[in-house]
Amino acid sequence: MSYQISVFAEKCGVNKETIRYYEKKALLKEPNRTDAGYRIYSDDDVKRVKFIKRLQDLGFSLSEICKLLGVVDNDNVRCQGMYEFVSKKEKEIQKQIADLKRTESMLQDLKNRCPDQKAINQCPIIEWLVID
Amino acid sequence: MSYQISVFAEKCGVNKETIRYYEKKALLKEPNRTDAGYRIYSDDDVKRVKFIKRLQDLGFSLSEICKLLGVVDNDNVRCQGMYEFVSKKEKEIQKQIADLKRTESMLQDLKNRCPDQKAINQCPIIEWLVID
DNA sequence: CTTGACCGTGTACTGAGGTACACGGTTTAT
DNA sequence: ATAAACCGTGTACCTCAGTACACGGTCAAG
Repeated sequence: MSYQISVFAEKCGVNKETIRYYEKKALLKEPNRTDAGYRIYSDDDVKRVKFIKRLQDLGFSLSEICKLLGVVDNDNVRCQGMYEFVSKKEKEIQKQIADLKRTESMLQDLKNRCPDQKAINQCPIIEWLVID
Repeated sequence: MSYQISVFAEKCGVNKETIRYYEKKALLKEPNRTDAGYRIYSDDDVKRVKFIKRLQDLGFSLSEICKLLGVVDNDNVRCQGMYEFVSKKEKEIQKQIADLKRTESMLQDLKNRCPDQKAINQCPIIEWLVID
């Protein structure tokens, strides 16, 4: 029910330095301490770190997550805020996909220009890339 | 036909510090100098920088571009090398697209869970993210 | 009572792709 | 002749998300 930093970090699936880093970045609140100054964590703290990790996997940066946690912690905002947060990120992801697709088709186009084994100094890919 | 670094950088559309950076990273060869030690560049050098920038836009890192330029400069390799380089990057881009699509559908899924304006402490998105 | 495994703080380092100074020499226009 | 506008080198700094040390205190086992 109550853990020191090493066990806690392991339960969260992260390095213990990462825990301290999150604390410094205000993603985790200052934990209670033992008399010797050792940090103590609870199962709720585990949930919080896992929450952070999930959002990271979904493409949110730590500073975005920090803002979001501010909303969640204040508890005085409607679900709407969360919904908008997710929608905004969804749009960003869609833009990234569109950009990558454009890149992909340019690369395909380059490949099509180079069907055989010409000498490198006549390589049509290079010629195309060099044109202003 | 022959430029000092400021004009050259402007013609290339980059910062002049970037030019010096590329030189240090061996993407640009050491340029000729004036008696006072000022770097002098030609239109061919402009082409080279634009070549680099194109490849960057296509998702190549500077170290990949550096390798590629080694091939191009040596001039003793067949076009095949270039073709493989492009193919490899194409696969990487395709993987990135697939990853982003997965993320996108997770975000969509989250949005679907939160159709109305519940209080934040009951927000189904947050509840879902917190579950282990 | 000492050894090893913890914990604390603070600082430096990673990599990618640059940007920004500081300090000093050169060139050009007035 | 002097000030503005260049150029040179070298070093430090930036973001992001951590990781790695170094140095020292604490705690439990043998």
